[in-house]
Amino acid sequence: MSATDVPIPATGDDACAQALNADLGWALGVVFRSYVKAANYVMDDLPGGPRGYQVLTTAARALPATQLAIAQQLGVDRTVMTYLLDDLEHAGLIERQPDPADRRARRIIATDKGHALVADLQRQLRRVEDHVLSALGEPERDAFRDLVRRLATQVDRVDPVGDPCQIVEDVGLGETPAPTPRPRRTRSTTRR
Amino acid sequence: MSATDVPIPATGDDACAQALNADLGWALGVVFRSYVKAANYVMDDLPGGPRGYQVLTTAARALPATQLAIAQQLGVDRTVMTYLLDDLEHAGLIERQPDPADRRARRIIATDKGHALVADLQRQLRRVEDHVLSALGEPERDAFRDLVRRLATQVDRVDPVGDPCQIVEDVGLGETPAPTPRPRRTRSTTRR
DNA sequence: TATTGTTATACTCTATAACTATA
DNA sequence: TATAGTTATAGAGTATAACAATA
Repeated sequence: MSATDVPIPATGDDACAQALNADLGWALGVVFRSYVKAANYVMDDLPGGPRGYQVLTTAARALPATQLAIAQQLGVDRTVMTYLLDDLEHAGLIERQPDPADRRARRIIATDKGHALVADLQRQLRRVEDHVLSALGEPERDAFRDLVRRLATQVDRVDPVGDPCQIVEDVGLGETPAPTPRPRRTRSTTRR
Repeated sequence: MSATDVPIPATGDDACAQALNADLGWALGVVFRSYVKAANYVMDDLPGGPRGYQVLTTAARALPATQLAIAQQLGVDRTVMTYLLDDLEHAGLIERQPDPADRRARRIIATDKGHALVADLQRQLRRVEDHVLSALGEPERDAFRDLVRRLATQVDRVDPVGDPCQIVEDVGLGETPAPTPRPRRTRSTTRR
């Protein structure tokens, strides 16, 4: 799924809208987008934005990984990884070094400048977190962090790739008679 | 956001990656995307996907609203609203009726079929919620719902439009010396 | 023949700017 | 002149396929 299809939140000032949208999806979306928006701003001058950040942090690890390894780990396409690394390399944040064991592959490593930037961005992100959670008191904040983390690790465990079919089918969709017949996977192409 | 800028999660099976990414942003992203993915699947045969659902639910309200009112409330562009409504109308879920008070405007109302579909989708979404929260016990689940909702309403209150500058500046970014000079708002256009 | 990385092409979604018909 | 809705055009981002070098 391209992130393009993330639903836009009803952040309207209409009280009625809030009441109607006061479900988990709406609340999760508002909080998440708030975080993403601030994170985007923090990473505004980093090539590739948030995704560039993830690549950079991966490159800043102890063991240098190949492009493909990073791509697969982050779930980005090989071809996109090329563009991302081009920009990061141009900015002097990472370097492509030949893999001594495989002359096809390149090992990605962060430069000193890259390491310094990662450290700085991580500090700023920690502040963004605090700001997003500012509505909660200290103990509740910790409780929330704990709950989200538990949910995330569970999701990541049972559904690492993210197969949507599984989720819905598990949930017992069959019990609800669908009013519309379901020719699955046939998104219409809205003209043009 | 276009959701284009939603960062891709590190859902890799590498334990090291999880440790490194075990921050709030990562966890929020995994949980949110899990929900979105399932929601997308549920709304696969609904024209416009999740956004079409939001339009449809708005149209299913008691008071019929104009296209522009719905667009502003949902934060979607006027022009996109046209396409969305075209598809929804084609599917027989909504109708465009002339506004008696203003011959330029159209009042959007849901058909019987539209109302039935909304009810069905809401049922399915409630199941998706339960599935996403299945890692938690009953009391913790309620606690999580409560915490997210409180965070969301607070964010929606202090930052309804979602100005990213505010969030970061509030947070006291100035204390951290930026290693890179900051020509703000100058996202590079990565060639092509 | 399969795989790593690169490049080129097409497609989707969105944003912007016109255009019409009303006000 | 301004507004509700529509249409057309251009741009950003992504996915797909083809390609070169190496295994």
